[in-house]
Amino acid sequence: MQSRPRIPEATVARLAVYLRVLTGLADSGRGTVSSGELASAAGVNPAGLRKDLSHLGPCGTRGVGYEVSTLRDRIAGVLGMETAHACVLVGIGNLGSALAGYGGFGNRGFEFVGLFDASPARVGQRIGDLPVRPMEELDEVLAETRATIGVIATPAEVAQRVCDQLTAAGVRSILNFAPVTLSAPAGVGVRQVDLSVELQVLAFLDKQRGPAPAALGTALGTALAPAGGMA
Amino acid sequence: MQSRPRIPEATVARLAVYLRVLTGLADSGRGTVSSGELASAAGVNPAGLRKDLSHLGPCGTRGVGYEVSTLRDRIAGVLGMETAHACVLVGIGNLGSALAGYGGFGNRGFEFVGLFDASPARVGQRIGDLPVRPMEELDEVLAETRATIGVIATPAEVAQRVCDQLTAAGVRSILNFAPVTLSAPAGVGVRQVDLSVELQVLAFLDKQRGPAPAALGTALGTALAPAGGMA
DNA sequence: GGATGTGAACGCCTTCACAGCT
DNA sequence: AGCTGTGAAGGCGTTCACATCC
Repeated sequence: MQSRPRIPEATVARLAVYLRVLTGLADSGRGTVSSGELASAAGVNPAGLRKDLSHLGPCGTRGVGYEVSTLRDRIAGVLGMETAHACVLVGIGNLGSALAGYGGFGNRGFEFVGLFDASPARVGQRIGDLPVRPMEELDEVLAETRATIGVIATPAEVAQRVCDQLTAAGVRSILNFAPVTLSAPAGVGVRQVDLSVELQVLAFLDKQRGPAPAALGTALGTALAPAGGMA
Repeated sequence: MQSRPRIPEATVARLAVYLRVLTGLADSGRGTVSSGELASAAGVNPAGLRKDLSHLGPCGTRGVGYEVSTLRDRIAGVLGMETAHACVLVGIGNLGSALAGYGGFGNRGFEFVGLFDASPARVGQRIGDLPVRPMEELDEVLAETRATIGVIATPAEVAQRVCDQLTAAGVRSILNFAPVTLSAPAGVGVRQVDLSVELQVLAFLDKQRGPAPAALGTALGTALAPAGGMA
């Protein structure tokens, strides 16, 4: 059972969350956890958590719970974290800089091995210990480092072109922050994070939840930026 | 039944994507689109798209397609975009700065009315036309502006405290970028964007897809999911 | 006694196929 | 003829309840 009967994608996403919680628990010196406690910390249903973990084969002790460090290692192994993943990041604007400087990746086995930008003004800057390189060097770096993951943080207009370039050079997984739907060859995984979509879903759910407590919207009145215009 | 029998959350997220595509189409002067074309641009199944739109009541013309600007307005209305949403942003580090400067929000009816950070070094800086304010002014600004959405881009350690403060001041929707699971009172919507989780899901799917080829040549002979692909 | 692991029921969402309008 | 709108079928994931084991 624990070979590869395929783990549901929704479960994989939650496993990553459990891993984060377990890491924190382990750092606190905690020895064991129950499904109830772990589920509460991860914000999910206890039965669902056990179901998720069942995809990894038995990994708890009945009547006791889960051993924190063992479970952590087990999940880390399933998620493929024992080997580091080399990533390249294209588009070093505000968001790209944030991603490049975000410490949360390194802790989880992801390492940026190349930062790229089309703007000469940004090329040559250093972020952390990496220089920003021109787009012309992308193929070369990909060939050298065998990076398998590409992160796109460019303006929407060039995202598809960057995607094409990445996939042509052998990148098999892409995380896209540009607000466009990318088309990639079969066999290439694409994941989209669209910040505006998140906000719109949030706003809709709020609207649906209740007819709003009091009259608002009047407070805004004047200031509504016409169209920001960051490319 | 176009009243409000509740629209599935998955549909809402896709509506936001359709809206983005339609806006682009309208700017190109396009008059009408078929479900097939729109679905292709949004990366979804045509039948699914029509099903999504059916939640809004009839909004196309049989034999012809959808009128671009009409459909855009219809979706915008359902998503609650006719009234602007005031947001506050807490945590003006790299990511927070990126969010504050991101033009994609203003275009979609979201406006930041306050930026906050606990670090004195950041307070007083300006991003766009807003100053970074100290945390002490959060309650005051929330009371004045009646902002309903809070965005958290702080370190994980303080995210829950910020969440408590936001909800106590009446914020009903929270978008959280900190890698922690927030607990909020019932009636408050929380959406989580965890960049590390996204990367881990991506890496897992890649690992599951194939044992990784040696170089960039794709293994033609080996198992590729048959997946009858007529669309 | 207590908590895990899991089969089964339930509900949601996607997909298909076709009826219906233009 | 073309494309939308939708009932029905199918697949997937979540939830529940309980058998199982420490």
